[in-house]
Amino acid sequence: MTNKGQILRLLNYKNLLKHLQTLGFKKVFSDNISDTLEISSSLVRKDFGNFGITGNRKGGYDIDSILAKIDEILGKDEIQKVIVVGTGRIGQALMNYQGFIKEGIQIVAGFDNDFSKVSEGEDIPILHLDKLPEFVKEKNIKIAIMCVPQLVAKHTLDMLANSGVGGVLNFTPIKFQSSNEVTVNNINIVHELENLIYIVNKQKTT
Amino acid sequence: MTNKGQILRLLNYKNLLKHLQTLGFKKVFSDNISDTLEISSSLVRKDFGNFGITGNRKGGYDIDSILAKIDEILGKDEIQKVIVVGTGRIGQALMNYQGFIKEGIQIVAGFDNDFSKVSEGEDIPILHLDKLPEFVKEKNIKIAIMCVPQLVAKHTLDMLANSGVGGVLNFTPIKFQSSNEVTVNNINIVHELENLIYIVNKQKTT
DNA sequence: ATGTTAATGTTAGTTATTTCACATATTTAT
DNA sequence: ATAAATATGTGAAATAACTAACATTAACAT
Ligand SMILES: NC(=O)c1ccc[n+]([C@@H]2O[C@H](COP(=O)([O-])OP(=O)(O)OC[C@H]3O[C@@H](n4cnc5c(N)ncnc54)[C@H](O)[C@@H]3O)[C@@H](O)[C@H]2O)c1
Ligand SMILES: NC(=O)c1ccc[n+]([C@@H]2O[C@H](COP(=O)([O-])OP(=O)(O)OC[C@H]3O[C@@H](n4cnc5c(N)ncnc54)[C@H](O)[C@@H]3O)[C@@H](O)[C@H]2O)c1
Repeated sequence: MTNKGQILRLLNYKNLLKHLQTLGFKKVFSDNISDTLEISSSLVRKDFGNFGITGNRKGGYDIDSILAKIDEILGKDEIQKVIVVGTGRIGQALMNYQGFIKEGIQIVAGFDNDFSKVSEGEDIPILHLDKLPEFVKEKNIKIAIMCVPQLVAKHTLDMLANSGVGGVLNFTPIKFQSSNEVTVNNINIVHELENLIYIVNKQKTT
Repeated sequence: MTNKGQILRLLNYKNLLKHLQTLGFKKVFSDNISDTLEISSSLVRKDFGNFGITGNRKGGYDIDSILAKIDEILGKDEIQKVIVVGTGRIGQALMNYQGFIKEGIQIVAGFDNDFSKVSEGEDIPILHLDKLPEFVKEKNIKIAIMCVPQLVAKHTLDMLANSGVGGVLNFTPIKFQSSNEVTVNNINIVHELENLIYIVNKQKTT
């Protein structure tokens, strides 16, 4: 019933609705949403139906209650604690990104094997890798963002899984499969670019 | 015939095959590939068929020729010049990333509206935003990576499109639709994380 | 030479995802 | 009250994506 891209779609609904909310709108129709997101209005209604979001046969949907419901579905009642493993260029960019906290995601620490990167006193401390397993267990961390060099990616993933992390957002170019212990979502920026380049070049020749 | 995720799958094949190549393998069977990527072997064969990659009824596929063919499909004969717009945390991480060039992607310049970020002398210069349109036209830039604050994202995208850029990889949280002039691929890291969190939390309760 | 085996290439079938279409409910107008 | 209008909610239909199955072909063994 609930399918692969549906949560990502729900997040898009959320963004749009929050925007409409700031513009002062109180209610919304399925085809307002579908128009801007370029999907069909029936898909919007079906998604809403699947998640128990309900509207009024004429008056459309109440924005406040959709948003409340989406947050409920996503489990936004508690702040999600996340760690960053590998505090190089991209790891640090993510650690310092201000966009997470307003979505209820808190980066609580970074980890690196390079002692020169360690700085325990900071707002968001960078700790040595050795302290990771204990930290994860003690603070009950479930989610990690992995930004280590690809050579150590497999080893790092195993370590995270063994420490009790249940989900890893993987920025290394190696595509990992999810296992029973750990769900891996891969972001391959190079591939995204190559894909884009392909589309653009293709259009040129058509 | 050619469907949405197919190019991304082709890139995954490429990565795997290059790996096998370094291990000394000369040929490969469709189910070697399908096993590690957790898809069916018939999908591999179908993809190959669609792209004119052909094997031998017994001996499988020749790795070198698949790789050559994939590069041909992707148009890897010439280096792709790419610019980065918005050279903040994530923009600079991308600008300095060493992983692009070996895939034939060259970051040729960054652009920012903050004069204190401008540094024209560097290996990869950071130029002021004002110079972007001219630069894009002169150097025939087709692809841009957009890492500006979300407030200026729409304006920046319009400017890129007007300057002649045909494809934008968008890191801002605003989801843009592609138009006739410009193809936009959106990477929303927050959404990827939220999606992962949802999956992990869901599993816990099941 | 002939049979056996092992892989591709391709068609048919299955599953997943999205859209269509319309009955149903609710508001608004008369 | 009744009718008209309008948007939801939902089963059926369509489309897209993937997999199973197998006929075909090439290599190898006997
Ligand atoms: N920078 C980018 O724009 C970019 C883009 C796409 C993918 N990536 C991928 O992200 C990863 C990180 O890239 P980067 O550019 O930030 O590299 P980087 O070299 O700047 O950072 C890597 C960090 O990992 C640390 N590290 C090394 N071994 C470690 C270990 N065993 N455990 C923990 N930390 C360890 C290093 O000390 C360093 O701080 C790479 O796999 C890269 O391919 C980066
Ligand atoms: N940092 C991350 O980890 C991260 C993660 C996900 C998404 N993003 C998104 O990426 C974008 C950039 O994030 P960041 O953390 O690098 O922010 P940042 O503030 O570090 O960098 C933004 C840069 O854009 C420049 N800029 C401002 N206006 C500009 C304009 N009109 N034209 C060109 N440049 C301009 C600024 O001078 C600055 O250098 C944001 O939209 C953010 O939401 C960032």
